[in-house]
Amino acid sequence: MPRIIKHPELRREELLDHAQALFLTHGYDRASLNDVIAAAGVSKGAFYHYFASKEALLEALAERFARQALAGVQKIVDDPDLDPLGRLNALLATSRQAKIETAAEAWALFATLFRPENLVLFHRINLAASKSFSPVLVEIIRQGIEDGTFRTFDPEGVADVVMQFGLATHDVTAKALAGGSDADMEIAIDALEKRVRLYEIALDRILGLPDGSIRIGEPGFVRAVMTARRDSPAAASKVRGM
Amino acid sequence: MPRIIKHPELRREELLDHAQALFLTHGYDRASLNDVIAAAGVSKGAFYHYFASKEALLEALAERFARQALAGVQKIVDDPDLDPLGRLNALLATSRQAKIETAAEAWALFATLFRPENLVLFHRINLAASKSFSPVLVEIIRQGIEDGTFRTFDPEGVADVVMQFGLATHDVTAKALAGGSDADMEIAIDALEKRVRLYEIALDRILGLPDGSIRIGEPGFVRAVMTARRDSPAAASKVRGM
DNA sequence: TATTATACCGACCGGTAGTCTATCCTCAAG
DNA sequence: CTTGAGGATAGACTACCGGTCGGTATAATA
Repeated sequence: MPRIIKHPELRREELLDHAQALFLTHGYDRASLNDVIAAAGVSKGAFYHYFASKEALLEALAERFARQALAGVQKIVDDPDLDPLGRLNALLATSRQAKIETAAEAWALFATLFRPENLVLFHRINLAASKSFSPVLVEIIRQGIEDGTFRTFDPEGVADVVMQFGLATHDVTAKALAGGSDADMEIAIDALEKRVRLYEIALDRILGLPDGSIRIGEPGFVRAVMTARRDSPAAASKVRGM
Repeated sequence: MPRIIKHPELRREELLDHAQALFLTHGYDRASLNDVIAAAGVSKGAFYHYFASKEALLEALAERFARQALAGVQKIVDDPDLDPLGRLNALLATSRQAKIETAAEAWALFATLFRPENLVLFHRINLAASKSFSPVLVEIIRQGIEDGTFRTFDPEGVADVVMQFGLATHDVTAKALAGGSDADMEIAIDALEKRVRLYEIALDRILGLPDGSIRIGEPGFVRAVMTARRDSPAAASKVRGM
């Protein structure tokens, strides 16, 4: 019985990887700790050496997600060529920045997260993400208010609303992706496109901008994301990079 | 060992009551089935005679909540003296309609629901409620679009946004209520009041109304609700009537 | 009164998250 | 090169969980 000892950090990361895969496919509740350690080829003792509990594992997973998501966003925030509106748009339309395939995978991830048995997982990630995401948004909005681009008060409130819309867009997209037939898909695409336009206008008006200023995605991007996903359904297994 | 047989309906209702109390205080996951049946003074066999599973119990609980909430709303919808804007306002400001104490209890309920361990419970209730709530909202908005009050498209989308804002208001209030010291409370009240004003303006603009049309609550209602709650902290235990 | 359906009981089951003690491995101090 | 301290790992074990099941008492029906 050889006892392989890897670099501890790697072990921890490996545990997270396998947990992520299992939680995303079967849900946090239904994937047992035994499943996780079996998949990772690790004993109970080893697991509890790295994590205090199953909950703690989930927490760590959420943190990792949030860290990765924030890293992708930071580039936009640091870009000196962008004005506040440009920054906000870039932030909302990350699917435009990234290659469509990558975006599709992110959507697919969200689709699995939104499955009801992943509620807990989704909520944790959401919480962790918004904790690091929100200050960035607030800062951008504050800048915009200062230089007169945005005409509103309460930057935190607006940031909240922006986040809500962002999540709601994910939500409705994910549900469409999760749902079944091609015919349904067509209807869902139309509805979603319409919904996104509404969110754009809503944000325009909340921020005191002329209609058409906020662009979550160019017309047709919903269809592009959707079909890209259908053509490569591997997605969920390799979302690691997000 | 006397075997007391009550009216079956009552037994079921009693089970729901005790489950509600336990779920709200300890959370769905942490309150075990044994706890519930012990509290209700009922055997396992009896429980499984009334409910197929613990999940089913939760489902039933969510349904009961939704039914009660909708009943309160129906009066507003059926009021022939109200125009679409009036109806929407009445809907958003149910805390104005009801007595403050009752409202405070409702808030307190939400406060407990938003506790992370009640995620599942909250989600179910939310789902059940919005399933019956959403069509009502859509209908009101459609009426408003038709008679020219609201200038927007995609009633379903707007309804969605309204629901989001409604829930977000609950959310932020609940968090404030849940949080601790009196000093914190003062800050929270100010922040919340500001947030509510923002939501009002946001809805005004989304619906193409002049600023000030939507009234979630008159100035100071946040403080009223908050203090009313602090003065009678029984709340969570007798939310039954909601 | 006999029969059937409903309401109820509680021992039991497989599986769960988490604990504990013992053992192994690494690496720094001597 | 030896040693020993502490980090890392193993896996049997525990308490408890949701759910099942065979059986019993009560109510409804005939």
